[in-house]
Amino acid sequence: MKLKLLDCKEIVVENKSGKEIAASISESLSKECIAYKLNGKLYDLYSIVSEDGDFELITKKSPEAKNILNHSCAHLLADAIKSLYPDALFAIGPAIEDGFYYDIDFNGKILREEDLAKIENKMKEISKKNTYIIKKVISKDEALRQFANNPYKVEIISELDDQEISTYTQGDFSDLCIGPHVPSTGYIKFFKLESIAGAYWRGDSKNKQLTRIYGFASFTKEELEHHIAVKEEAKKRDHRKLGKELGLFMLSEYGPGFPFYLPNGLMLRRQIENWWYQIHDMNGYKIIKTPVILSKELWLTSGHWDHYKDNMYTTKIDDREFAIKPMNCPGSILVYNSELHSYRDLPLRLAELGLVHRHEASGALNGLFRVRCFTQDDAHIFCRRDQLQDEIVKLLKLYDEMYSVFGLDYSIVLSTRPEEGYIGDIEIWNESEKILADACKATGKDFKINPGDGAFYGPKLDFKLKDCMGRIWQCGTIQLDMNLPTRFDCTYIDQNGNKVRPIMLHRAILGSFERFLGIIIEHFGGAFPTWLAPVQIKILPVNNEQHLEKCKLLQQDLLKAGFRVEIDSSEEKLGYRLRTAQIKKIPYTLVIGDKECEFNTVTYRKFGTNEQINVPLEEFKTLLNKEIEDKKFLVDTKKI
RNA sequence: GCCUUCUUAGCUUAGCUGGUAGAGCAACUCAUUCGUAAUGAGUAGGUCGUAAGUUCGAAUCUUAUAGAAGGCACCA
Repeated sequence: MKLKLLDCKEIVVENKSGKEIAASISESLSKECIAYKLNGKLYDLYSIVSEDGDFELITKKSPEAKNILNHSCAHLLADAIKSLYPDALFAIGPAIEDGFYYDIDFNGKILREEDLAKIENKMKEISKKNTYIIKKVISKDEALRQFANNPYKVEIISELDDQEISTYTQGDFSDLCIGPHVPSTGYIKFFKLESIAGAYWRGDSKNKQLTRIYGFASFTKEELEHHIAVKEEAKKRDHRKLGKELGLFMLSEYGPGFPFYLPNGLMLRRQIENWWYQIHDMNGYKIIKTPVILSKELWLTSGHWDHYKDNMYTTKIDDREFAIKPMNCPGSILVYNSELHSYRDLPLRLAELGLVHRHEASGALNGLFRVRCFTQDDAHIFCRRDQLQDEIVKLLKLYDEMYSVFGLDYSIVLSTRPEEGYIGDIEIWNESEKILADACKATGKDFKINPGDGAFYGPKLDFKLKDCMGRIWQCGTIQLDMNLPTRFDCTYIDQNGNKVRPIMLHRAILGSFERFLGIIIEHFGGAFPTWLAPVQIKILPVNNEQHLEKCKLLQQDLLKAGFRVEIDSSEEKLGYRLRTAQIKKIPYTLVIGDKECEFNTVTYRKFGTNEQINVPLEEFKTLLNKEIEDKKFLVDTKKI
């Protein structure tokens, strides 16, 4: 066999495994290897190289290595469970982005978190034995026979082609698997079983619910410890915890999914709203507000009554049926249709901070990330066909501008036409999808494609942000709508005096204030930039008797200058009051004593630093104004 | 909605196999007036999410119910 190595050297081998090739290069390299890649496909280290091509050894440091290890660890888990719970039936156990899981049917036996330690110990035992993990290619019939008592595997096997079926065996344990795996169980040394959850077989809620065990494996002890530490750290910046500690919002059992804004949280939200209105004024949007309750007929016309009724709250007024809006679009369309439009008026951008209510499943609720009432930063753009491309490019730039103010990373997903149940012509779909893709390319934005995941009424771009646990939440969206303009007979008058149907775009940038606030609370770990901080300045008199009066004057002065200022005049030592201000993550703490009173200066300490800086009052105001104007970050968000 | 777990003072939490609850922080009082991450002493505060049951006796066991957490499904 002729193999081309990564460094472009060519070698010729005869009947050699990856391990032997690695050993022929160097002994230490062969110890580091766990698999190899040939022409882009991964193979077990001990399998014989069977064709010419590009050859690459996968070491513990290769990007592919983590996945292989975690997948092998899933097998190790199954092996341990097989010996502890012989009746358990294994469904699927893949590696995932951050670890692995295995879905198991325990046949009515309930597994508890405390059982995980026992399983982990068994896994360690098997790991110590360092048994080989051996692949065997078998026929479909053979596989069906071997796994006959496991309906899950049988279902999987019956969907596979004859050539692609193989098993992996370690000791007494065999599992259906395509591989590859690490060569032996001894490679899996550092791992942790993390949690137990329910999960439906094949992800379908009609199917039986299996027990899912999540875990994480790594090649080094350090990496495993780091992984655990990161999770611990993430818990500290959970927005639900910070929301309570910083007095931002609350949830009550009297209104599950209906958040209450506390003074600090509403102050934070107001800052973002003000900024949002400014940006939209500057970008040619017309801002409106539409009613929260609208009649059933409207929702019948829009189609929401048929498609979305189960998620809508309804009410009666004078015996007439009404619904609380789950979306702002119909209201916005009524505004559009309330007057005649010329082609010269387009694009018409109607924006609204719209309060919507949706009945979300109780199990879906999650802090501010998933709620039953929220305010979308919505806009509906009515434009001509020839304006669409330009409009979307404009939008992408606006999204980027707004996210970058917070230093947020985001990813874009393009969802395309569903297989069935869609409306509109295929050509229009194709063209719209191309326009969305081209707009991303034109602005230099990477995007993934999610085929068939578009709404029935049009393709869309979704903007996804991550929370502190690495979970991904959709925030922004740009959706083309080929449905509503028709249903509501929206038109404009073109150059020739004809009525023409406009193109309608739905868009939300932050998505909802609730979810977005949740994201930035975690992103900043509660240490908000000065422009957002609910309280920007805390004034501490050194001595209440001598300095409190001066502090009150100073507070008045700063309040008049537009800053958000509080005084801590409690009878506590300065150190204690300073600590309190730091815990509340207040950007600036001013200490006012004799020196400051005499010379009209302030001594400030910025959050996250322990420097004391003394400046004239006016200079402090200038500095702060500049920081607010620039929307500067208080501290490096990664470090919190 | 489904699976598992959890629910003790404002907050964080102890309470093993059932014998009517312990603490830290916060609050309040008093003393201390002390210039950059916790001054000291004391007071008050809970019947253990809610409802029913088992028991001589339940925070602790059973059932129902509400809410929450981690997932799954859902997010048109």
